[in-house]
Amino acid sequence: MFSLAEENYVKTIYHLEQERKGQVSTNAIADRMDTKPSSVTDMVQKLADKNVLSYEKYRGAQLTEEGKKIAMNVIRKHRLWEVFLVEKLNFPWDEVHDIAEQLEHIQSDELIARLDQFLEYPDFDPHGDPIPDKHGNVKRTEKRLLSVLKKGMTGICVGVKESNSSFLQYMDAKKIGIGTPIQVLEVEEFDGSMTIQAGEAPFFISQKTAENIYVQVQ
Amino acid sequence: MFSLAEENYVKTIYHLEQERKGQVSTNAIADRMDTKPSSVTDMVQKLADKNVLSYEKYRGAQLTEEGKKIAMNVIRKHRLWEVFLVEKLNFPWDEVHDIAEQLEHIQSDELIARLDQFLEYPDFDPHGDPIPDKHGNVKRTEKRLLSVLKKGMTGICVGVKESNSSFLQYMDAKKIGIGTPIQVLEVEEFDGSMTIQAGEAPFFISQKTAENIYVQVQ
DNA sequence: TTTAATTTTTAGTTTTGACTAAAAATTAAA
DNA sequence: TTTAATTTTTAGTCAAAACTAAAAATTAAA
Repeated sequence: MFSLAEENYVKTIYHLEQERKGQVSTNAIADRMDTKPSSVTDMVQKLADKNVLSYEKYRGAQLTEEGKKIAMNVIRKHRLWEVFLVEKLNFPWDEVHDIAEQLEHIQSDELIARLDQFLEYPDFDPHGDPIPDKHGNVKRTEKRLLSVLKKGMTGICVGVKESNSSFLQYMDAKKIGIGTPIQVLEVEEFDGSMTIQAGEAPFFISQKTAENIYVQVQ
Repeated sequence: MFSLAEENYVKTIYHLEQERKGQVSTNAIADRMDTKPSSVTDMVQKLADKNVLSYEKYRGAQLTEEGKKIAMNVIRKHRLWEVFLVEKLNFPWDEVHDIAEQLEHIQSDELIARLDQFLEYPDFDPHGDPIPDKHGNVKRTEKRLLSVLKKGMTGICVGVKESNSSFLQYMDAKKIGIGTPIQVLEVEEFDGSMTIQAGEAPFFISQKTAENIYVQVQ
């Protein structure tokens, strides 16, 4: 139905709309996609003709309901594949993006339905971002940084912020992964470090570490 | 490295070389790919420039060693994905081809290495075709039809010939899948029907059924 | 508010991979 | 072996999606 290039534009525009609310400028799209503004103008005009977005010259673009549906579907596929790569193929969290970027364009509703079932209907991807269901709805329980939790609170790990490999190795060593419950036992006021329980024995983490872990609180 | 279109040409030419031995004609390629002979000429000339195949005007094309490597790699990916779709996502055998046709073009050696491991290094795809290893070598234990086995012989089911859904349902009901050992207990001379053991109790199958099941004999 | 800087669009090319129509080469038939 | 039929290639177009360079519109600065 839509070409690979078209899907990528729609996805990018969706993400940009979420960040800066409202219309998205040609230059912003070009920057994000590593392409030239003139190429963006062409494509945006084409997508407007297809009623995927509304577009006013010099004013930027905005997805229609139809466009949002397409974007959500691509994002759903991307995040489901990321879960597959991490949970089933044991990829490190930071190596899955480029591969998911390719896999998200595979066309088969049946495939995605079965993949979703195989992965046991995950709500979040390995970076803690919510996975839209097939109607485009997301579980809007917002993730927050572990560092903002108060003493005594418990959160479920839903992802990480920056995923460099040494940090992921640390997470592995501490047996913290997606779905791991983390309880804050103690918080040091002066440096924001904390003692947490995740697994058997409690241990100590720096504020820097706590600021890199996303949790979801019930 | 190579475009989707180029990979598809190389794959098709490889398959045609296996069927009719030797040079492959422009028309044969066009027929198989549902495209025009003139388009094939263009592409074949381009691939010859890239040393993927040798080509002589009016004489047809033939893959170089380099070209064969590319073909084997695409075929390896196609068949591994087919195993994934059937074994892990429970797709019926006859519905996986079109999806694998898309998945075979995903570029990531790491992905394929991990997928191979996840699937426990399968030697055959769900149709009984051998899966090349990463160096392009295949297990050349040729598959044969169950119907050619003599009384007392045992084979491992490696695939089916025609895969229509009612037949696959029959296979499922009888608990015969890839890897299932099948022993021939009795063969009726006059109609080629046989009694086989596959699972617990022995049962009876017609010649037509036996001619649709591929087995591999040790 | 007029000028300068920035952003965006238009016009014209390029590349990839397809197409049609016509020409050339090969193979088959008389 | 000459003609007819078939196959293959060439030449010229087309659409998608990118590009460059130049023009037009918008925004910011003097």
